Amino acid sequence: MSYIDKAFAALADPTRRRVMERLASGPKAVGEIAAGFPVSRPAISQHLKVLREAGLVADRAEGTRRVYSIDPEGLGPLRAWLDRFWGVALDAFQAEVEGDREEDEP
Amino acid sequence: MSYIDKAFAALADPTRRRVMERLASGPKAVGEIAAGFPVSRPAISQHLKVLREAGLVADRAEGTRRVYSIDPEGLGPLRAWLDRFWGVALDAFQAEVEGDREEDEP
DNA sequence: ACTTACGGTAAGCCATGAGTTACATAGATA
DNA sequence: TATCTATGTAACTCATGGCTTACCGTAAGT
Repeated sequence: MSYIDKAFAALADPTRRRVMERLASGPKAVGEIAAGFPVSRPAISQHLKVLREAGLVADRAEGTRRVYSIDPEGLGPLRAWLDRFWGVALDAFQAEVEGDREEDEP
Repeated sequence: MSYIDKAFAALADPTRRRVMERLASGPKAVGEIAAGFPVSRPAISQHLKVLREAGLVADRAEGTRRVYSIDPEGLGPLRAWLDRFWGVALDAFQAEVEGDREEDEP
């Protein structure tokens, strides 16, 4: 399973995306993250594990607490994958808007 | 279920991402897309339905064939969501690097 | 009109995954 | 040491989703 696979699978879950958004305002411990979520703390722990293995967050020990933060490196491949389409899709869109000419592509 | 939800859920499946990549080279009919995939044609039909409802592809009738193409508009929200983190995450990363500089000993 | 090509839909099977509770482990504190 | 706090893990349940086969509708060709 590639990094792209893991990253997309990780972000497919709405709760995990909310965790990411919560971490966007700065590193936080598990308890802080779990507070305000409608699910249990163990559930958040499991979500954080998925995000970590996808390279989207990093964690460090701080006493008995575990502080998680967004890992900028993990977002790169995602953006790259999307950007691969960006150009192509816009080109196709542009070509379509300008009117269908002969498809002279070799 | 928001567009972001649908878009991420749609792209979470590897087969659907491969469909997107295949469409990146230009619009194609269902049969053309299904050819070369290890799954059945109905499966591809179902995947295309998910992608369409997520706004990631558009379809038009062409005789008895149904031609699908990438919908550039659908990719926007995804990129926007990722970009929301881009700045914040890089800032956090920067701050962390500068803050840890004195206590970090390789 | 009959037939063929193309593709969407229904029903069922099975694997995966998100959630729960209960328990285990490590560091801080009295 | 005893214990409290903070978090990870195990075992289980239940819903979801991807795949298959079978079938149906529609457009084109004869």
